[in-house]
Amino acid sequence: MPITKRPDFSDFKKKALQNQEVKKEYEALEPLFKIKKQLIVARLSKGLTQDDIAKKIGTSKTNISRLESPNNSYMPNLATLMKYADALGMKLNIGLT
Amino acid sequence: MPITKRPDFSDFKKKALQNQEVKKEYEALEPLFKIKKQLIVARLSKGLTQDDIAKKIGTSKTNISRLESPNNSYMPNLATLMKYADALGMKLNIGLT
DNA sequence: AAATATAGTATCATATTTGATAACTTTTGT
DNA sequence: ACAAAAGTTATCAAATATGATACTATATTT
Repeated sequence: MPITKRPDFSDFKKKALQNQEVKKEYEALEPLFKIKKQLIVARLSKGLTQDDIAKKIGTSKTNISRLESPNNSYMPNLATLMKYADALGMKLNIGLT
Repeated sequence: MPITKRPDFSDFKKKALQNQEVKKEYEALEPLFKIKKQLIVARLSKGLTQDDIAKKIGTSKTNISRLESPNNSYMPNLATLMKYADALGMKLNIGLT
């Protein structure tokens, strides 16, 4: 029966800090993840593939995949987002709250 | 008394086309101009200068001026807009309509 | 099971945006 | 009238996003 180290307060604190940092980082990027999700939802609800969007915009599906992916933190510019919205027959709406 | 050329239909058509192109171009960039205006309005309503914002973000006022200006068509990325919103103590809100 | 469609990742070239700075103009305060 | 503050424009370097392509993984169809 191996002897395991008993977790102490410093371990708990360290872990809590990491979670807070991850959470803070995620929250800082919330607008990015939000619009990515909306693009995907809209595309799927219209029954379109990434390739369909790519063709309408005049780019490659791989670039659409990159744009949609939450697994990177490229910060798309407005032109890119506006083109995608246009390809959906929709409009980009940006504001401050 | 100088003789002036009488406008004919082709002149009218040409002018109308130019106006439509200008209008179309403006409309295409509407989301850009809209957020620029909102940033300016919010900044002024909080009594902040471009330099105040620049300091909070960690850039120069000239870059803020460029960002705010409707006299260019640079397409800011989300990081830039999010930083400005944060400097205002506000949040960027992006969606599709 | 094989073929096809769809989506995802990596890489490098190219284009675009932001950083940094100087010079200038306009506005505001005294 | 003058100085300071605020804003604008231009330029070039650095950073970052997009274009273009090859390849892989996953899902769907045959």
